[in-house]
Amino acid sequence: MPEDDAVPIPRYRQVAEQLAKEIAEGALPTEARIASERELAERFGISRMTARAAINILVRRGLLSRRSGARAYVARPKIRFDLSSPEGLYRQLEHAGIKPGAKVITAEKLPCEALEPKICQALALDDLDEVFHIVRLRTADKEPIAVEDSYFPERLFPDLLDFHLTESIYGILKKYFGVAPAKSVQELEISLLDAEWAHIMGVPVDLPTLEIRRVAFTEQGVPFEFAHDIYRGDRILFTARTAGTPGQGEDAVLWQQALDNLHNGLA
Amino acid sequence: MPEDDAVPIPRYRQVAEQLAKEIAEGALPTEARIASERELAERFGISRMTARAAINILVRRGLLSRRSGARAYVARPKIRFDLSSPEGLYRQLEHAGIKPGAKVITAEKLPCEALEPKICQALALDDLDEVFHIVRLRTADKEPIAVEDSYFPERLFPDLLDFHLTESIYGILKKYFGVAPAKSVQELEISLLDAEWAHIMGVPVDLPTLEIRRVAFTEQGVPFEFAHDIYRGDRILFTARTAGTPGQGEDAVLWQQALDNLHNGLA
DNA sequence: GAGTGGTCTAGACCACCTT
DNA sequence: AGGTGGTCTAGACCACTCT
Repeated sequence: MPEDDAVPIPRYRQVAEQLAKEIAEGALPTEARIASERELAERFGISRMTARAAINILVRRGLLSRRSGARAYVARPKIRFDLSSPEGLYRQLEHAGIKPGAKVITAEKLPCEALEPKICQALALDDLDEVFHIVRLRTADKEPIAVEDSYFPERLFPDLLDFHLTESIYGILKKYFGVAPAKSVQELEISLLDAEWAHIMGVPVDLPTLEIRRVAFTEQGVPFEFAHDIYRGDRILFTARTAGTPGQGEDAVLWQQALDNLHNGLA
Repeated sequence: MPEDDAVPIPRYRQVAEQLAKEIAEGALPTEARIASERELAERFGISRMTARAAINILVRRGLLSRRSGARAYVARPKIRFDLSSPEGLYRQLEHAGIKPGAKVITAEKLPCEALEPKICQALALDDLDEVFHIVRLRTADKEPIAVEDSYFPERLFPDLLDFHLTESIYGILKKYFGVAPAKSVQELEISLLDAEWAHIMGVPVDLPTLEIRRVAFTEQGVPFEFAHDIYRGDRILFTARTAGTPGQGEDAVLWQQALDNLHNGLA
């Protein structure tokens, strides 16, 4: 008797695979609008709910993007972001020929008392110290890709809020205060984009994201940033190295070669 | 006129929030079975499809776990895994008092010709070289948490397949071949668990995962591993440091303190 | 065998985007 | 104004788990 382990593949998954195939083959080029849910339902002889389930898979997987009320379209390739580089997102996007943008959602000065105790502990501050709280929506070629919720000690960076916060904050810290990140400790969590942020970003709720909580230190070991970043997992491909000086020295070539070999190195 | 930005919250999301609240308050303790979809539908006066949507959110978020045919139950807290530690998953679980396990899915020796060219390029091998291909399902306290698809040059590790591959492979490389990871280059991608792996792991398809593709190098800069790992995002909380020697030297205390401050440091 | 989750239908109403 | 996605219903059948 032949082993019948063949699990029947559900229709919504078959349809998703078919659409993924059409995208891979170029029948549906980047940024092309796909058929509406009702059209897909008719084309494949399924109900709209089933067609919708197929699209949802591809949206969460990053192959399609959509906004409420408008048809889904084929997503652009994922953006690369090196987590271990001292260069921030802004400079990395610039170097990749992508136009970085930032919208300041919040920019305020707060006493430590008003904050979660852990934040000030992480920054080695007293209750009487003050911190700058900056929340920014980050974009790449106008597309929202991340939100950053950051805290900086006022003592280290007086008048920080007077600078142009739509550009690289790390650039400001380096240029005007002589501070650059030397070490950092971070927590990475796969989570779902919550309703509030989804609304602000104008993207579907529950999109898979990479959430990073970080404390960054200067060369002297002084903590200068507490950050809570949320990156869209459907739009970004992250890279990282452990040990070895980043992007300089003889390792630079090795690093780039190794990355090239990683990409799509496995099915 | 008052600004009416109040977006009506959908029922399935309200129900998810209610269940999340009951979990947070301890009304539903860890590993407790929750009500069935049909019971929830009746209790909240909604259809089963809507109740199901609520549960799906919590499953993808990692608050609930479930297997087909059985009721969902409250998930245990996420496991911590330090990506930048030279210690592998096995040792880290051990140190955390969690019982590590591994099931060997594949263990074979292949010529480079039979592989994706990028893999052998990454390992600096010729077409005639041979590599060990090892696929393992990793578990923590019997629960499947990851799959690892790894390639090791036969030349560096003769007879590697004769060892107990259900324990730490990095431990074997260190102990019997004197090889330890000094540097690595990796690509991190948020993706969805595909149907085949979901079936092997016995978990729902499309669970959000962290997919890591990595090349690891010895102290001398020799690539000795090409890996493609998939970690369940709903069960693991990742940590990482940039720069600084991991877990030893004066940084060790700083590292641990910083981590403590990160956890739940922000809502 | 009863219960449960996984899939699927053929409708419906609403908010929003596009025109 | 018409099209589109977002939500929701009240059923249904199947494969699987549980006991």
